[in-house]
Amino acid sequence: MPTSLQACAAELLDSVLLVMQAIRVKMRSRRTPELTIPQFRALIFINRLPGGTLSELAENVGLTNPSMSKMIEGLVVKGLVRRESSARDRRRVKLTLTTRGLGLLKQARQSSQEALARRLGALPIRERQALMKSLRDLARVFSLEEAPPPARGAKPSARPPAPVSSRRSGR
Amino acid sequence: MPTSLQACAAELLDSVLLVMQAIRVKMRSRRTPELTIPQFRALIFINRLPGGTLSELAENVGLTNPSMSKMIEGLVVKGLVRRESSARDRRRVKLTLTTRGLGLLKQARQSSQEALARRLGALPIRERQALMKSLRDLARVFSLEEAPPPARGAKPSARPPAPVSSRRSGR
DNA sequence: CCATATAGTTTGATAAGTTAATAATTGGGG
DNA sequence: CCCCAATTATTAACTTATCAAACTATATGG
Repeated sequence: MPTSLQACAAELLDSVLLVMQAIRVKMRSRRTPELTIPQFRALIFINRLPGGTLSELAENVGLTNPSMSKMIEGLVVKGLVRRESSARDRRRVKLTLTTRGLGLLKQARQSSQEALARRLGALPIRERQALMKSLRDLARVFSLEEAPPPARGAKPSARPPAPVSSRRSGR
Repeated sequence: MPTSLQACAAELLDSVLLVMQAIRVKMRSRRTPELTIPQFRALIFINRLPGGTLSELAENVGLTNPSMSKMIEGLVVKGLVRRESSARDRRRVKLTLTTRGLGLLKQARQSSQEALARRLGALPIRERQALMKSLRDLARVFSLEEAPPPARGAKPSARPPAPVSSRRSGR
């Protein structure tokens, strides 16, 4: 029976698609959606790796550089993202969130989170705790980088500080 | 301490975004992606509710009817979807998957699933089983419909047969 | 039988995506 | 030191996707 792993993957796929849809519905529900899902993902990335470059972001979100350049332009105009050229290599562009961008990200997160919380409320606390534990395992397994040959020197870039990440606006 | 639920929702949000990205990466990885994510979602919906109408599908995927109409047109041309007018109400369009559409859906599922399975392999079997259990709970909670006033008559549409759903090409 | 409502498509405008070309910068030999 | 290939991001030109509004066809109720 080689399928235990497959079965688990299947279950995961179904669940993720379901939950993802709930998130989409929620984000659409605003009268004028302030953030599309790709934009949301961009803000998340920038928040997680402040000072990251446009190419990295494009790669992560799955757009070409020109598209991402355009998108960033929009976000800069809206005052959500700061774009400054790197001192070390002036071809590069360093992206960071503005205060407003961070605020909007938090708000979007909060909003999605509430929608999920409402559904999760239907789960007995016992099972919710088990779920939480499993989700942590899941996140750990899926946040492993794709074996980037670490090379020698410089910064290992293995810095997973998620300034907003999970916790509430906890102080 | 009102946050247990919130914390769980936060964890869920993070995890889902992570896993979703893995799925996107996988789907993009093909030389010529045969299916975009919205298309994938459309096929999933049609597979789950064969004979469903265009409006229902549009609602589910989060597009307007015109957009969905066009997308379906494309899928029909590609021979993945069959579109026939309902006998009872000829304004309605009934959507079903062709054999080819079903095949492609299975293949896309399989492909995504494999990518997930690879990651899940890093999880000790003990925790994988716990995860599986929790995912089932999760799917149950999130597949509850949003209390649509059922109105009188017709079919209750409460038929959740997932012809492809999880299992492998079992048998 | 007409009025009104509903389901889907067509149309025209706009936004978002792509590839190819361009500009700016870096770094490595002659 | 200087040129030249490589890189990073942006601009340009074009294609595709999406939406709102108008339109077609069908259903339903008075």
